[in-house]
Amino acid sequence: MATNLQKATWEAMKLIPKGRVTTYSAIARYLDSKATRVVASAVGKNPYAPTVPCHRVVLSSGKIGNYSGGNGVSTKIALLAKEGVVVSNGKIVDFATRLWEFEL
DNA sequence: AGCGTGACGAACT
DNA sequence: TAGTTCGCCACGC
Repeated sequence: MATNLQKATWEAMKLIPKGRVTTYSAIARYLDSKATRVVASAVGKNPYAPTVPCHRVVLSSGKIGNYSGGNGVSTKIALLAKEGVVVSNGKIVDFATRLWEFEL
């Protein structure tokens, strides 16, 4: 069963345009919540795997973070690379430019 | 009902 | 600058 916060998390992620990334804290802020962990947990569960581009969610520090699927982080990096987001040493290149902020 | 844990973040030391 | 601690919401024991 999904809670409102989780559903909202998935809805928010679907708003992320291709070639852009966002952070867990950005989503939490968009949901008007401080529970970044719930967001991370929701993304990790991700029942809407192909519908929700969970690989576009990274850490606020610009790092990739984690990933549950394929070969883990490697797969996440590959998916991002296919969308034009370059990742070097587990970190987003030009993170500030690639970062997407939700419109309130 | 309480405790520990989780694809995290920000503050503190 | 790096490592540690607390906070947050949800879930399982």
